[in-house]
Amino acid sequence: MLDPQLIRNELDNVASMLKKRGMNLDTNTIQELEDKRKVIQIRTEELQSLRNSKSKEIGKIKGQGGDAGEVMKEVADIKSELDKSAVDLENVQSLLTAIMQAIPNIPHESVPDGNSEDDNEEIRKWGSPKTFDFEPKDHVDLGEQSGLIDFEVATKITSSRFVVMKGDIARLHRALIQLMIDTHSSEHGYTEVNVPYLVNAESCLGTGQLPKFEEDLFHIEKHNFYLIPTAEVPVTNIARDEIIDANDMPLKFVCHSPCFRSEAGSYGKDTRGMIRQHQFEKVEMVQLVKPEDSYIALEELTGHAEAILQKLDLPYRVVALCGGDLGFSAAKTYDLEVWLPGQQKYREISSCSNFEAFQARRMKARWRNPETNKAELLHTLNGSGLAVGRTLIAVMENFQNKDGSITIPEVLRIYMNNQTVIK
RNA sequence: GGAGAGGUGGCAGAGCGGUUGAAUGCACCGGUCUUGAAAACCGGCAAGGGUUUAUAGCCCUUCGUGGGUUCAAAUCCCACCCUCUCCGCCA
Repeated sequence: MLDPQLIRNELDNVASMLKKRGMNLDTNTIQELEDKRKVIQIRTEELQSLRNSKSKEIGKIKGQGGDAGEVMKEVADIKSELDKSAVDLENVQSLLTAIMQAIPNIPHESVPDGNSEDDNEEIRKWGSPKTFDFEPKDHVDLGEQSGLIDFEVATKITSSRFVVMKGDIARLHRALIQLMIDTHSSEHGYTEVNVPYLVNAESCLGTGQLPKFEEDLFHIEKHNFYLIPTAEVPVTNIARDEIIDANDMPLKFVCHSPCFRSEAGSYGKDTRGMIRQHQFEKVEMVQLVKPEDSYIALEELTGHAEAILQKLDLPYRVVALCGGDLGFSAAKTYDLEVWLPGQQKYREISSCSNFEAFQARRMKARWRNPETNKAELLHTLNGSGLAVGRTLIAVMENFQNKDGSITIPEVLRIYMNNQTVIK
């Protein structure tokens, strides 16, 4: 959520900054509601104040053994007007909140202009697409050949967009998780956490999945819990309603978790293979930092994700998302795109974002600023480090051999009993 | 799932219908003392919102959450959530 004060005081300015996203803010409606709110709120609070002082008077009179009948009558009149005014206020305010919660974050000034992913700006490239002296297969064909990836049985067990991995592929998948967590915790200073995969509605509200994106989530109605679409939700919410000591900042967490996404609106997109699943695993990095540090932190965090790709010797590029492609809560996002020989394309494998105070405001995640000695909103960031399923695909496709076997990257071998190849 | 106890400011912990937004302690900030520090002493210190040029004043709201009773609720009633103890079940 944006700062309501900012929206109130600089409505036109906010609207023009949101244009970068291709969003047209309905400033007239907001201004109208806002004007209404002001009048009603002032009146309501006046009445409350009056009621309070009169009630105190009654207390005083009664304490002295007097007759408070007349004052009590006055209060009764105040009350009936107050009740009506309070209802009006609540109506206007709930309308305003609904609008405010649906307003996305303001893009950082460095975010490139543009409407779609075609307008994203390539920042840098690492490595170059591998050349093969044979026609490279995609991971589906490779998995089918070895029999170690089974989509059909997963469809039987649950439905489409699920997968069963077996044997060395399942193990390779697990090895990737180990590599990522170990690297981030021992080399990049993150604290490993293990968190709930079911969260309540407040947590989803905190990170911005609710109220706007309910249809993307799996919901357990009986308990009103949501399956996490990313570890970002439970991990970032560690700081919800907390005031973090300045000495403990920045807080850096790394977390492996399954992610559940209903992929509503993505039907027909990436239906082949493991690119887009209802359930996948991800290693997520989350940082809670002082506001002044958040853009340096974004660069670092992106570098931490890149380090994994470099260790795996996977060619990739970094793109800065343009305004139109930016996620709802993010002020700035770098996507890491890995080269997939099977598709002859760079595909997203990580997304690293600075949310500034957007999530923190919703979560009341604050820190004690020693300079002001006040609790102030902190900044939140997160990034995939990396999406495990997609990394598995990338390894399979980039390290495939002519016979369909897969060479295991050096760094993973210690997690695989020094095995060198998967047949 | 059953029985009991409880949820109050950054933390601990009083208050159990009316000058209580909340005693007290700790933490924190400022000061005195000190070569400096500690100790001691003095003072300050909740959050959110509205109004406003204002981080000044004034006002409103908040004692788990939501409802109710009352002129008045942290205090009484109801529902829900959570925590703790005991019992049951269980990886």
